[in-house]
Amino acid sequence: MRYWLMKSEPSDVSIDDLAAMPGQSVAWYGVRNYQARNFMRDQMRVGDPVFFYHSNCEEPGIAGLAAVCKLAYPDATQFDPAHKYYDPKATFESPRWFNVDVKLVRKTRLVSLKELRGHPELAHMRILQKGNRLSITPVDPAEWKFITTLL
DNA sequence: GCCAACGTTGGC
DNA sequence: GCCAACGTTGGC
Repeated sequence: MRYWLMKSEPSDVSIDDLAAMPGQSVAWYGVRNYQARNFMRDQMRVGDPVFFYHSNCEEPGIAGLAAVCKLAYPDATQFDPAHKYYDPKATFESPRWFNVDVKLVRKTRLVSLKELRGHPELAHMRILQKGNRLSITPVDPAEWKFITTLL
């Protein structure tokens, strides 16, 4: 089992939006970065725990706990010419983009980016490194454990 | 295969 | 809105 952190812009899907969805689950479509895709396609398994992270917003940070609830499958939006995530180079025979589904475990208090930066135990977290832009990152088990004690 | 130009991410 | 950092594209 691996631990993950997945970024979502609350203006797109917030933790409250997730809580309001049927089955409290969502397809993590729209990832158009190969490294993030590979994490979903090759490494994520049903049940893997996820930090649901709010990015590009007033107060970025971890907003809840979630879990992978469906193995990766082709991202439907890549085939839809009307969709902003359409990819003309993708075909049904050879899809380029994949996504898992993620379900809510529980909303937590917001552990802000600022707060995360304040803990030396988390100094090596990927999202805290300068220039990091990856929207899906693995979380070290020790870091996962430490953060859950903050919730 | 190099690399300049361009587009995107995301904190601030 | 700014802009640093980084990924992708495409001409050569």
